[in-house]
Amino acid sequence: MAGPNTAWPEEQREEVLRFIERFASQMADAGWQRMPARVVAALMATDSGALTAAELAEMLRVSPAAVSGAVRHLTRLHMAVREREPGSRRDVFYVRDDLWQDVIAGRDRLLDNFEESLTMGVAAVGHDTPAGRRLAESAEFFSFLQKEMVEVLDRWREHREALREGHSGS
Amino acid sequence: MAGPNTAWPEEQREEVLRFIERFASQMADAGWQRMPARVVAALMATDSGALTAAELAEMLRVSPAAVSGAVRHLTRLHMAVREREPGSRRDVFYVRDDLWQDVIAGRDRLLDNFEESLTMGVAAVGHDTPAGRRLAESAEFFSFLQKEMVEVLDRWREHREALREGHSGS
DNA sequence: CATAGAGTTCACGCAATTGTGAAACTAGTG
DNA sequence: CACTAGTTTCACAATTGCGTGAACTCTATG
Repeated sequence: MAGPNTAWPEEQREEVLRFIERFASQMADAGWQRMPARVVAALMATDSGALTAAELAEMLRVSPAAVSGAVRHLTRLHMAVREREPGSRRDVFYVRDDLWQDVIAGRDRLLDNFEESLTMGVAAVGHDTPAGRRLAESAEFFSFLQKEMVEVLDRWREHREALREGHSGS
Repeated sequence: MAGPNTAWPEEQREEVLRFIERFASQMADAGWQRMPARVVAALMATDSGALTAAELAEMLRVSPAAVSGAVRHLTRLHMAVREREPGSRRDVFYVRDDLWQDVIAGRDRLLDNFEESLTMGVAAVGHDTPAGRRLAESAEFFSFLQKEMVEVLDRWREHREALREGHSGS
């Protein structure tokens, strides 16, 4: 019944809550909905990386209904995973370890849509007009960006592996 | 008095408007406010790259007040430029040619804030805890991403130059 | 210095979002 | 098979955001 962070001293608990709110606000600035952002932040800041709906509700001081909505949203976007341990009645929610990597990759798919629309725009204004050239260059930019991001993420995975080995070796 | 696109046949005009709305909607999905997005799309799809407030209002079928608000927002973010030709009473608004490059670079600054908050989070939960390691890795990810993006944008500028020379040469 | 064109500001109202409480649903447990 | 813990769903209330109309400001022109 006690939340997973109950053992923490009061002061530290508050500090963690401050981090959660602050980080969630920044996610909101970046276009996220408030509650899903808070849930993700809470999960990230929990040792096990997993919490039940009730624990989330208590931690974030919101109703179970709000948690339910946020979690549904997150699982739809594959940003959180629901799991129920057999012989238990409560669901547990995880964040995937490479969450942010996936988010960035997902943003990339958005860029793809941009490129598609821009190409439609080029056809609409005419490809041999100043506007057409401007739109075409923008489309090219997003295309370029997308290809580059794939490689950046590949390099990240390498970099991360190196980091992890470094840590276990020290 | 006639808008800059009045000469276009009705059908093409409609097609351009469809592009504007579609592209603006995608920008909205990416976290933009609706009206600023529509203004940017309209400017991009105009040959001169510039329109007056009145022209924007007519093109987007909104009140001058709405245009004023959107444009103020855009100029605050340095995403549009206001200019008044001497001896004229009307302001003209431009989009910068490397608009999207700047937008992406700006997003990068957001990542910087993320990294900062995450580092605070590490301190809050303790750097030698599972949560601390998770937060630290996320911070490292954003840091990595930011450095990589600088290089990606450099490469884009090179790539763009090559493209432009190719076009003028053909 | 009066007039009129161009844009801005502000108070209002409509619409969309978001969180809540209460009831309903689901699945373990005795 | 009733009971109960845990979660979801739904209607509603509160908040926020966004565009409009009307009044206001600023500046070029006669």
